[in-house]
Amino acid sequence: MKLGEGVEAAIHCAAMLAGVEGNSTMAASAMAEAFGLSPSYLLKHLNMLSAARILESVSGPAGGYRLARPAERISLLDIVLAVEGREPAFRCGEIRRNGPVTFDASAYVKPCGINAAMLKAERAYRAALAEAKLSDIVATYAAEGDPRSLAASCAFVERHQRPQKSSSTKQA
Amino acid sequence: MKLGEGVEAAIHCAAMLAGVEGNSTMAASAMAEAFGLSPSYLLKHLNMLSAARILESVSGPAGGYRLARPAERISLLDIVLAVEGREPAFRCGEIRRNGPVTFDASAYVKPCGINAAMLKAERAYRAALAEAKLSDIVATYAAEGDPRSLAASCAFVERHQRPQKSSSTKQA
DNA sequence: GATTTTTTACTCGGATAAATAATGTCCGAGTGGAGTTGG
DNA sequence: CCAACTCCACTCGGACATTATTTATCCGAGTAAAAAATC
Repeated sequence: MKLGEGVEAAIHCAAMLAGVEGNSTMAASAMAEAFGLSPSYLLKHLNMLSAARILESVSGPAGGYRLARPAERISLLDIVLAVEGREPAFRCGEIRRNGPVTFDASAYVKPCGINAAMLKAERAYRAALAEAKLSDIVATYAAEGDPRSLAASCAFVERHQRPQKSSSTKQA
Repeated sequence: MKLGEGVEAAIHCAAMLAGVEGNSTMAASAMAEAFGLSPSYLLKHLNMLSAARILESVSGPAGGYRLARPAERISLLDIVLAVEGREPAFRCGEIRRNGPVTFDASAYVKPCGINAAMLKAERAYRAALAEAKLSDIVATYAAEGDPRSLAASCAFVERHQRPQKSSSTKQA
C-alpha cells in the first residue's frame, strides 16, 4: 500500500502543462527544474503519460510535452493508472486452493469473497480519483493558492513554454 | 499502487481464526499448511496482527493464535493497516517548494491541492474497507461458498484448534 | 539576394546500474505437558 | 499410589540472506532550426 514517488511528479507536471497556451509545449528539463527533480528520471514518468495518451511529445530543439486533451477531460485516475499500472492493487493469489486437500475447479466458480471486498473498496478509490479532474486542481490552486506562488508559477510557464508552428498558434 | 502479498494471507488467516470456538487457538503452522504458505514467513505477518491488537498469541506446545475481539469488530481496514502500515499511500513530498525560486513558509500554509485530492480518495478507500467486517466475510463464505470447500474448512478448523485451559472453555 | 544543402544543437526514448523494499529462511527465548523419580 | 521434579518437544519472536521492485543515470535515435555554401 504505497504509491510510487513518480505519481506526485506526474500530477504536478500535468497541472503545470495545463497552464500552457494553445499547442505550445514545455521541455521536461524545465519541469524538472521547477520541482527540483532529476531530469532523466522525470522523463520516464512523462513517457508513461505519453504512452497512455495523456500527454503528447514533440521532438526537436523546440520540442517538449503538452496535454493531449483538455484538462477537463483528464482525471487524476488517468494519471495514477498510467504511472502505477492498470492492474488492481490487491491481487488475489487464490491461496484458498493451495491447501492440502484440493477440489476440482467446480468448487471455485464463485469468486473469493475477500477478493470481492478488496476490489469493491478499490472501485471506491478509483471512483473518487476519476471525479477529480485536472482542471479542478488548477482552479483550486488559482483560487486558494498563495498569490506569490501563483504569480511565480504563471511567470515560469510563460517563460518556458515554446510555441509550435505546425498548427495555428491562435495568436492574433 | 500495489499491496503486499501478505495482506491476502493475513485476511484468510483471520477469517479462519474466526471459526475457532471460545478461546481456543490455532498454530501458525496449521494455517500455513491450509493455504500452502511458508510457515516462517506467515509468522511475520501474524506477528504484525498481534502487535496491532487484532490477534492474540499464546506460546507453548498447545499455543497458537486467536482473535483478540469478536469478528464483528474487526474490519478489513484494521488488517490492511496492520500489515501494510498506517501511513497513507500517497506521500506528498512538497515538491512544489523545490523550485529555483523559494518563498518563506507563509506561502505554503495552504495544503497542497493535489495532496488533498489524493487523500480524499484514500479516505473513500479506507471507509469502504472499514465497512467490511470480518464477520461479513465469513457469513458470505458460509452462505455462498461451495459446500464441499466449506465442509473441508470447518473440518480443518475442528481438527487443528487447541482448547486453552486458563479461562473457562465454556464446554459443559 | 534567394535557395538548397549541410551542420548542429536540442529534444525525447529506451537500455543500463545502484538503492531500496519486499520476500523468504533460519535460529533462539519461552512455555506447557509428559515422563520420571522419590516419597 | 501420589506428588514433585526434570526434561523435552512445541510454540512464537526477532535477526539474517535472497530476490524483486523502484529509483536514478547514461547514451543513442530523431528532428527542427540555424548556419553555410551555391546559384
